Amino acid sequence: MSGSVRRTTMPSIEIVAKEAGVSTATAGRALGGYGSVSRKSREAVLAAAERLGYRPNSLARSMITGLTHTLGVLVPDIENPFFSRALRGIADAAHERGWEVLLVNTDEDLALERKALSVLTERRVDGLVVAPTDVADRDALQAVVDAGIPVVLLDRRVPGLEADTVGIDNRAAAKDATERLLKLGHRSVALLTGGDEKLRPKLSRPGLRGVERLAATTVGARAAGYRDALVEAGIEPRPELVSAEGFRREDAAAATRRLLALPDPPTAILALDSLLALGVLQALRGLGLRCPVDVSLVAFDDADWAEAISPPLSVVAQPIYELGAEAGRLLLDRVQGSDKRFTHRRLPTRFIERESATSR
DNA sequence: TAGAGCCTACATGAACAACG
DNA sequence: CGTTGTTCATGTAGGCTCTA
Repeated sequence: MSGSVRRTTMPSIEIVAKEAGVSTATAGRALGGYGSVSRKSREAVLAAAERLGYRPNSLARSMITGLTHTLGVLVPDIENPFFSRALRGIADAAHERGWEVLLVNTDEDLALERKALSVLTERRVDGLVVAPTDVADRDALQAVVDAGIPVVLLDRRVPGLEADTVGIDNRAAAKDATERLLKLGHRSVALLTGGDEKLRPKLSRPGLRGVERLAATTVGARAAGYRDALVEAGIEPRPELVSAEGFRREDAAAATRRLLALPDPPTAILALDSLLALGVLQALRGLGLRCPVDVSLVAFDDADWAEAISPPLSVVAQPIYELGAEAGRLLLDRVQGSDKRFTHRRLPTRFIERESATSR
């Protein structure tokens, strides 16, 4: 005896075949719907499977097909409404085509992201949707791609990586939002970015090269669009009006207080996500200032509450669900053998004018 | 007796051969 | 030609055998 023990009492194809009086191959064909099987055999197999409560063993199936029918999804923070909505799109696209989704949070932590990549690779996911933590860190993602696992980048781009990407035209969207504030008569517009302290000096550097380099990241691209609008309007960008003090709401509140304490404070603020916008509103209330009478505010992302607050928030709305769904579909195309050229899919944004920005 | 290396179970799908 | 059966490969863990 081998000493090996059956791990479950679940009937295998072999048992079903025996019960139906056919070979395992015929049972496999009947259950799997491939090859040719006589009606009589198929009915006998299906009846036997029904009687025995047969369920296919996906572990064994993966062993031979090399597919786990699982997609890995790596996002910085599932509590961020952007990513939870996008995940919904990814999962729906996956389910539609018979795939499951395995989710890992990276907490914007490069070490966690690398760990997650190796875990998901060991789990033999068929493909990965990734919102990478650091777009400059290509190695770990490239290793996954080199191992033959297709990757689709969501929201962020990693220069040089062989992967499809899905996102919006961040630069154009930020430029449009800034232009709207300028058109309302604002000359002193602040940009609340959340991240990357390196932004400020780059924005103030003359010439385009600094900005072009910036545009690789989401935040950088939006900052570049903000700058484009100012420059086209003949306004000199003021580095002290660009905040890069962190992504949390308290960070945004602190940044707002700093901005409004400047000798020549901004009359309008562009916040790069909805959480930052909350921080702005919190700070304004603390300072006894009103929006939009004292300070106009426009934010990226049409959060659930954006329309419900007073004043309702004017926003740059991203098609977040559709971004996720498109990422999922692109990835499954790759998993199922598409070798088309890598695409950078840009979905359109929509400016929703409400009441948080007025003329001055 | 330790360690290396070979063998087998596991469930399924596919290549191939054979049958009527 | 449609249908069926045989055999093998798949990746890994754990057990067995052989060797030093």
